[in-house]
Amino acid sequence: MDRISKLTATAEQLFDRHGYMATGIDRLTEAAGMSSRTLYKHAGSKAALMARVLTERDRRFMARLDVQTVDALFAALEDWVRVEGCRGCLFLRSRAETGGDTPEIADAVAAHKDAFHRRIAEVVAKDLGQDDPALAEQMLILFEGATHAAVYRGQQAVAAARAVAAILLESARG
Amino acid sequence: MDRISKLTATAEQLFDRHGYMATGIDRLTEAAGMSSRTLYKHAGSKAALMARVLTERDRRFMARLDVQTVDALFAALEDWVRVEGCRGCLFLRSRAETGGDTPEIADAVAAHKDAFHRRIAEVVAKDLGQDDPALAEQMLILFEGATHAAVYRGQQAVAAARAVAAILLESARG
DNA sequence: ACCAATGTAAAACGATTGCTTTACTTTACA
DNA sequence: TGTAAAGTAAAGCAATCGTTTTACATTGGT
Repeated sequence: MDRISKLTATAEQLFDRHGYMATGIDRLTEAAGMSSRTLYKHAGSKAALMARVLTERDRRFMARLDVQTVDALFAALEDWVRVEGCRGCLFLRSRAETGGDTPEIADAVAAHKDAFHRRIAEVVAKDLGQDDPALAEQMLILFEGATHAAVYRGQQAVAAARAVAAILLESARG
Repeated sequence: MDRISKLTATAEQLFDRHGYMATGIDRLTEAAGMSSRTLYKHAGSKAALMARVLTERDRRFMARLDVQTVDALFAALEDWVRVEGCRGCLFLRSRAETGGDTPEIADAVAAHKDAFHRRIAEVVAKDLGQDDPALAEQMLILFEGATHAAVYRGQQAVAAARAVAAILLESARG
């Protein structure tokens, strides 16, 4: 694992667990086992590092959502929550923490949410046999809802959202 | 309006718009039109101020959810989003920003989410004519989903969640 | 008229911020 | 073997953090 990957992975952990603003450079360098000089040479800035973290997370997250059915979408979220824990959506959180005023971060978030929305619409279309933007919107809401409710309601929130998704899909079919 | 109310209202605006960590004391005192001495005399600390903000917000938010039907629940959210904007749930955000390590904040968030969950269960029970914890969980997910999807999908997210809620309730009745 | 409460502005607290620099060591390859 | 790239530790940058203090002004009630 090269240094920049190590740094990105470490930063993702710390930003996710303690918050972007609350995580100082010192904590980052210590955890990643490198000097601040090396960190800045590779990352450019703290904001750019966060953007890199988000881009990498988007890649990993979207790879999990590479599925064929709506049910698999929520199954993937169950896996994600089990593996990565549930502290809310890091994308929305990092944008909120910076008030949307850090372009590198705001752009990475916008790109992710756009891709996320498109993916859900694709899966819904594939599963249903036709486009259904309204149903996709509902699935997106269930997904976001499960993600954030899971923070304080636990895993069962994802299972509940999954059940609703099945009802909606069945209803759209019939 | 007395000083502490003015301070609390100002702090809520700034924390919500720019984030808790990103909002410094100087910005707070300037916006509230008071010295830092007065701020600390009334608020105690920055974290205590945030806890006060959350408690006050809980009061205002829960007052809006004092309704009799599930549909009115989502209508109330539509109003809230229209009036207060949509930057996600300030409770979850502030806990995430502090990594859950600031007891005053974490406690205020836990208290709110507990009351929120209970309120939804109450309204569901009233509207349906009987308790239905599973349905309440689903409604909670829709509510959270609408709140967070609205950040990047806009008002329509709330309307979509409202439609799903109606379907679920009808389905539970039949 | 007085006193206690409550406010102010402004300086300073030590700690920490993101970031840069200096000086030195290790590594890899021709 | 020699050299260039890439790493390190550690000190230091000005700025800002949340917080406290100092010294003084303005109130309202007895």
